Amino acid sequence: MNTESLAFSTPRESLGILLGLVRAEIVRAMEAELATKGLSLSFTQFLIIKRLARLGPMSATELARSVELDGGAMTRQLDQLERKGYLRRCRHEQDRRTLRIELTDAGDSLWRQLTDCNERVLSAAQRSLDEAEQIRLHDYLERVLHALRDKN
Amino acid sequence: MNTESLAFSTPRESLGILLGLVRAEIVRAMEAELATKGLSLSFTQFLIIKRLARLGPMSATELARSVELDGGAMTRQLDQLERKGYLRRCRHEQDRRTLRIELTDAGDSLWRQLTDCNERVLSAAQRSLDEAEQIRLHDYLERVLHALRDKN
DNA sequence: AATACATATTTGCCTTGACAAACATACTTC
DNA sequence: GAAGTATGTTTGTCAAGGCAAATATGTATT
Repeated sequence: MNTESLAFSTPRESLGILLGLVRAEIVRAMEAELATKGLSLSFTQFLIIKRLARLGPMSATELARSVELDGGAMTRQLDQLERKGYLRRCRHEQDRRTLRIELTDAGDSLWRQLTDCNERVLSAAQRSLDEAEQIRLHDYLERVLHALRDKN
Repeated sequence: MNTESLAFSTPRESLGILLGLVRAEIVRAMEAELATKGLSLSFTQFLIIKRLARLGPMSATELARSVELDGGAMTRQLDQLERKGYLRRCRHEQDRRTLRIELTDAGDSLWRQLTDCNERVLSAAQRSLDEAEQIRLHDYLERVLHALRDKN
């Protein structure tokens, strides 16, 4: 087996691009779904709401890390979402540096609207994979992520 | 099987986030690699050089599409890369609207330096997957991409 | 307790990329 | 071939995000 055919059988070279393309397509699809419901939320804002709905109140830093967003950018997103009335900044009891970001009632009911969009996009994305493949895809991505983070 | 355990066994809900995390990690790793070689190239610029090196001269629009970049953004990236001497804008013979972007000699030798970085990052990323799994990951991602694009 | 250091959030500054308008060049139709 | 339409590139404008400095608060050391 020569180098060419090896390169062909393991097209490792485009993983970075491919991930970008898939992600961009998901973002596009999600924002389109949101738009059809008359909601003007960015994908980032959708992720923030989702995180809070799924995992409950947490600090701005935890939130930022979990959606891979810079701390400064998070402050500004929180400004917007608070202004729209979807969440609240509370002070942490013990550590007064830290915020406790929590959804308001409006935020909760927003999330109930968003679950639909979420479901539809993810179904569309994964409809070409059977259940076992979906799980494997997720597993592979997790493993790649850990491999990159724990660079021994 | 209740809803909870189903949700747990098919964690479809975080595919968007997960893709973002993996991609961000690859970008970080690549820019770190570039930095260790004293090269100040963004990931986007790396992709542009790579595309040209792999596929040969093409128009700005083709290039933009292949790295999922807006046309306007591409113009400015080309400005920078041309200023650094890595590529040339030539006019297309038949269609004088169209550019033919080609690497200069400096661009070619830059790419020879970059292949190392590319290899190291992709190896790091995929070292936790065996050969068959790497191929499957690629295949799954392609299928997800097509499922999203051809929304019948 | 005073000093030094670490962490959480905010703000300012800058770069990048999306979108739209402008412009140049092709193509099509009458 | 003139008018209208489509395509490729450039430019202006704006919002989003990264980075660094500023500020506030907590923790550790002496």
